[in-house]
Amino acid sequence: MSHFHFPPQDNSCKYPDLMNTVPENQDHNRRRLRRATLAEKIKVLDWHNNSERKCQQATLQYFHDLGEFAITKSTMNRWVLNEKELRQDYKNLTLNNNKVYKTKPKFKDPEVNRCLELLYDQITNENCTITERELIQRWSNFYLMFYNIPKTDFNSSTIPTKSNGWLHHFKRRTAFKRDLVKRFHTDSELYSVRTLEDEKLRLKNTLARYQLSQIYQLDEVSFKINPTCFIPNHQSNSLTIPDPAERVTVALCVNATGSSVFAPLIVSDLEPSNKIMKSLKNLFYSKSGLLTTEIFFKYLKSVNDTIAQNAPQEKIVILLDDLYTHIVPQDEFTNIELVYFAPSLNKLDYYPLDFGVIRIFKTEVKYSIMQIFFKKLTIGMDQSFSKTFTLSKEDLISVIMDTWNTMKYNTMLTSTSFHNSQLIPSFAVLNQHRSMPFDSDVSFSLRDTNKETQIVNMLRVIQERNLFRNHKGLPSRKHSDLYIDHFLFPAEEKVENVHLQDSDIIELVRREHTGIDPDLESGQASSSSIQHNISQIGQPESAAQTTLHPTGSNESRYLHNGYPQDQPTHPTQRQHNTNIVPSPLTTNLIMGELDNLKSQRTAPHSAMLANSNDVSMNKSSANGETVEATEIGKLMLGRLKDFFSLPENINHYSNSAIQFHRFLNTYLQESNDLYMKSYANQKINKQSRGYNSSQNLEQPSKRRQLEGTTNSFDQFMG
DNA sequence: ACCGTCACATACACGCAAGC
DNA sequence: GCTTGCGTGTATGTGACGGT
Repeated sequence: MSHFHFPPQDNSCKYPDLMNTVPENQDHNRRRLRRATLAEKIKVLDWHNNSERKCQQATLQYFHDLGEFAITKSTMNRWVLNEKELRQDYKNLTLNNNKVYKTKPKFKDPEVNRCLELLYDQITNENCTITERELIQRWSNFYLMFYNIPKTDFNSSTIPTKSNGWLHHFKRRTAFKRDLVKRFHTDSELYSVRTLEDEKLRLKNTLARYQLSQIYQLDEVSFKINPTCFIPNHQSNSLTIPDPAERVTVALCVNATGSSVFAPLIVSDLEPSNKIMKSLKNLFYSKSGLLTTEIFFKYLKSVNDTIAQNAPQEKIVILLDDLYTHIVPQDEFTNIELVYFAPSLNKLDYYPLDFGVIRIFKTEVKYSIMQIFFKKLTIGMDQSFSKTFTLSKEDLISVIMDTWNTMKYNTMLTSTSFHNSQLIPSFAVLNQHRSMPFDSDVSFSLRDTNKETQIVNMLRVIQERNLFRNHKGLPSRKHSDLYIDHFLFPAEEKVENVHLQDSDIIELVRREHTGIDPDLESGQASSSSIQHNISQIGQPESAAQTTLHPTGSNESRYLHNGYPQDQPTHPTQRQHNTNIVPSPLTTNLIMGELDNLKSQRTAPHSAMLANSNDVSMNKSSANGETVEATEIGKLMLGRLKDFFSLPENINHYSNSAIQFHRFLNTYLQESNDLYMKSYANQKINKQSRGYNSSQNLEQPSKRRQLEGTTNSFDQFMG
């Protein structure tokens, strides 16, 4: 009966919120406020969770008094009860609808609709146009393709027709992004740049307003979990683009002094499975594995909010290339300005990060990856090749995080990269590092020849054992530079604008729609601590965490650098620990393995060196440590082999045998590292311009000392 | 060819009030 | 102070139509 309290004219007003001129305190003439958008509901929930009392009435009162949207006791209670679901929906908001989204849309053919969205997105990104008739035609095409309807059944009755009205709404739904991209493409200043000189001038003028520490560049790289040089592309899918499900994409964002850095954006199709992963606010999950505009926007927003929280006055500028996903609305950025490189120049070599940061980052990560592969090669005897040379995404992400956590203290690397790009006032850098003997050599970019040599050596070992399944990825190893370049920067790992074929769109949408949202558990923890966690992104970690690990042993590293130590079940650890289980097969393999190890030890590194004719190694020229390691290795192996040559011993002590086996593998790995280090150190002395990052990663005090004199700088640069 | 409006359909979410 | 059943309002997809 009470429903008739409202006079009919209330209902006739479709948008009561537009009539706010009516005073609200007149009860008899009260207008209903508009419904809350999903974003507003989330705002209420956040406020509620962060409030002292967590009293629904109090929260209700607060937002009721604001009078921005309708809210009642029962409504709000339902929001609280459905919090997980609401937050799940909130994650799926796009830039197009996040301002208006209220009710979950129910499309007739959601998948086909999504296909058309992707297509339309791409068309606007590529600055093309499409007529409405064509759009409707494409909808039908997608419909046929998605449901695998053969063209022979091509009668109009099987395909639902789409009307003009439908199209109008479709275009309105996608209007926000379209206008955004259009604005980018009509930026006359950006597109009028013709020469590199113009561009440098333009950027210098723009950047002049900022201090060095406020100038950032962001750029993406990716890593394939199964490098094609080891495993030929199986092409189980029909994608014409690099498969996003097989890679992890990383966006580095650093400033010109290297002083303040943000955790890199990491995207993959690996769903966060534990609390740690969920708490990392720079780690993003996308069902297709692709970096989306939304993810990129969220990342930048969190960077912005971090600055706004810690230093409200600080304004920074971020340099970006013309990757489609970089085009985001900027009106919400209070502390960030985005500046794009001129797309018309087609990526000439002048981006600061390309002068060393990217290369060294890739080198470090690939080095760790190779170590994992090596470990799997020696330990995982019963694994297939494709398994051996495929990383889990957890491992890869861990490696990326660890690498970053080490590299971010290398301010020298970053500042030098920026300096060499010549986009910033050079005197400022020279003032900071007065000892730098730089000339105007533009093409000079930094690299870690030490690590690169080690990688090449490891690749050679693999090549000699004929483990390369696919030689396409790597050129002749005689051209050492090409060799390493192809390994570090294979085409499949480039992050660039791609053109999706219709079949790609279908495939991606299929992937997006498989599985029915399994993520309805344990959203509680992350929700209540969102505010807290966001602040973690930009927090420079304390120097105490710079612990460097001399060995390549990865297990030890996971315990440091960003992962809380009270979390015993990191996926990586779990995997490595269960790697060796006592089984008859493993036990039987031990004898053979011991032989293997011994042959490598007694003829030290012959396998590693067989083809490195440029440097001849012998024991006397190696440093003492290496010789010692080799001798100890020989000694131990001899004893062990004797001991385990008796069958009853191996049966009786099978567990111990496995332990020994494991220990020896670690030992082998570490002495390999030692060896490679001494090998590379010798080599590096011959190089006129190398970059020895291992020295640079010393304690800060030592670095300062190095910077003090010109002589030590030469030594520092190799 | 493009753009906008309208009527209609529908499912979800709102507000009330009673119940816990 | 929080939850729930019920009747209905609201948001929004859809397609027809008409104007420019």
